[in-house]
Amino acid sequence: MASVTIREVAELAEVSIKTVSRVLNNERYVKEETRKKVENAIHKLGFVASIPARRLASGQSYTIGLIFHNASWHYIQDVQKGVMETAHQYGYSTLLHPCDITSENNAHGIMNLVYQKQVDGFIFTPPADNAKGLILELKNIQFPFVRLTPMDRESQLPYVSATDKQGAFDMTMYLIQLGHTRVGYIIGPQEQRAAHDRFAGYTDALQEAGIRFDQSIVMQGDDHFESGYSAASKIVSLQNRPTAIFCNNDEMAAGAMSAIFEAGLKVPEDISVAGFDNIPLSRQIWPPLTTVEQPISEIAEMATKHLIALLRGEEVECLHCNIPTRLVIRKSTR
Amino acid sequence: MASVTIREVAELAEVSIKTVSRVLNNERYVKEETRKKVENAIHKLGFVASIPARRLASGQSYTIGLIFHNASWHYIQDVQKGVMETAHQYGYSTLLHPCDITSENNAHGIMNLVYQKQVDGFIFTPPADNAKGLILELKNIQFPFVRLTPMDRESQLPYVSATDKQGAFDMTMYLIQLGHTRVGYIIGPQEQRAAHDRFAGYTDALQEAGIRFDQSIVMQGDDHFESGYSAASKIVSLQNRPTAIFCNNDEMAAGAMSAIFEAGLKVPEDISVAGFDNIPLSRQIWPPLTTVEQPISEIAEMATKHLIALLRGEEVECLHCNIPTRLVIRKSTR
DNA sequence: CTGAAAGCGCTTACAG
DNA sequence: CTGAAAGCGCTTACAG
Repeated sequence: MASVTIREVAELAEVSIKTVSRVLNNERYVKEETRKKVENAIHKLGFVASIPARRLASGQSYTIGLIFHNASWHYIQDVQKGVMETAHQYGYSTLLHPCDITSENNAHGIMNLVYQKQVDGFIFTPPADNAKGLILELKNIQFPFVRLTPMDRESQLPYVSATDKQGAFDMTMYLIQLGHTRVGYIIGPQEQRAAHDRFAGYTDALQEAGIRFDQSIVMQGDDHFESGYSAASKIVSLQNRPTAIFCNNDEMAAGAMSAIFEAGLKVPEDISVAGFDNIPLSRQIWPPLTTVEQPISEIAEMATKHLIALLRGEEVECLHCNIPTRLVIRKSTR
Repeated sequence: MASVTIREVAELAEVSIKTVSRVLNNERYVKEETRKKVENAIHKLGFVASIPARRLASGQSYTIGLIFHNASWHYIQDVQKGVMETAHQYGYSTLLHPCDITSENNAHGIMNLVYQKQVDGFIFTPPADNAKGLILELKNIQFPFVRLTPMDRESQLPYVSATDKQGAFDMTMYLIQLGHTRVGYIIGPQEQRAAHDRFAGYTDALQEAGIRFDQSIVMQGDDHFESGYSAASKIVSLQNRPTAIFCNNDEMAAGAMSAIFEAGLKVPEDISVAGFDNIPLSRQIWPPLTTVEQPISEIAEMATKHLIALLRGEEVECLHCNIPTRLVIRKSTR
């Protein structure tokens, strides 16, 4: 366990430790011959640099904190993948930090990561970015962060979103073109920006098609399966029920389908169902779900690149990015 | 950004930095009065200790590496939750390390985490533990690790498993008691210990019930939806098809159900389907899936506690733990 | 292109 | 119960 240090490498290579450090960090201004000597010594001794030492000496953690709400482990999966892969590619680690956004003192835990020097920057997923005070504090001390689909869109702060409104508009139009004139809707949680945007896309499409908005076939959900199930149960039992239901996300759409089946009806024969997100679940239920693809990994990747650029003090192309969505037509609609 | 250090706290409290360190680490032998003075100073200055400094000085990372196969982000979710929560509870961080077990040099990346002093111990999820050379190397240098459901069960090395064989036995018996005499089976990937154990539970149950094992209604799968789908497609088109299909995991069971529906048959009226794991998906398909609950979070929690005990040099109760499974009866069987 | 010195902010090992 | 010294293994800032 007594591991090799930079000092031993320097001795063997007959250079100073600073020169070894230069080679390790790929700095310029090292004579090719010297570099070779050092590399040989490193190889011979099986030297691997200590990350904690580097972190302490440099004052940087080379780590990105990914902040998300406890309750959204599912949504977080693709984000996690996108962030971790991109971060790794640029030599950064990722620190996952699930937290309870409903708790008053979650900001404390997050600020501690800063003061403990565990992270150099943050990525926030919704609705973890709703903590106003926290965001303000980070902004004040100029600590870098990028948010995913944040609620407020103050123009100074960077964020990455999907084209949620357009996506929902497209899907609603698709349903209308299929001949549906009564399209029900299950809304997502109010604290999420995307829920508002998607709903707006739905109402815009109705308007454009000249269809009157009908409040009675619109229900509030919370993005979980159960709420899709119960909302759809109510919609299905309506006197004049819709011929299609569009849900804020795939999980609620799956819940809606279960409710429809339980009521003895068929999808899509009796009612068409559409979702949003294109998570694996949407392919794993029967019939496979028509949905709007939200390229979560891509969003996460973009956000990570943006953050790393900030950390490196590089120029950033777009302060606010909107990644396009696209329709995925499967068998739950007709 | 010029943050407060232990030195400034010591000055304000009029003690040595060592005493501040004692208070920070909750060591005994600090006079109550001194402790108060230090705590006041900490509070007044808003001091937060630097983690990288602590790591370098102590030679410990207080971090657990969670090693899993790239391709199993889904399975990993509950493991991740269990490990992270338990680790956090004991003051440890978690470093996620997805890797490609099929790659020859994945061992290198993992050993680097050790040499870079990024982690104090590992938890391996299957099939990430199949790298024989790596396991041997870790064992040789006595680096602590705990494996989840490992393939080999060398008695020296700690692991945590579920009672996979018993669980599959119970489910098969349940199906037989329901009146099924022809129960098909979709096997899991050969590189997974659990796949072997579960299949053994199935054959044991058949034997105990005096039912002849029929190779023709047993198919090989790989735990993914698609393989469940294609295996079930074949089973369904058999002349003398079974009246029930038991799958190595829930995802394949969902795939099997889709294949059955596509063939114009009904679940459970024409064919009963059962899975294993009890992942969220099992409740989100219709009809909801009868399955065997594998308490993944609990397994992960147990493994983490075990590992931390090793790190602390504490006694460990059970070197090899087997967490019990239980039947979850829903509507996909009758 | 290379190096000597100082320091990052803690803990360890020892002494009292 | 408390402290002075040394050191963890690197990087920074500066000098040449």
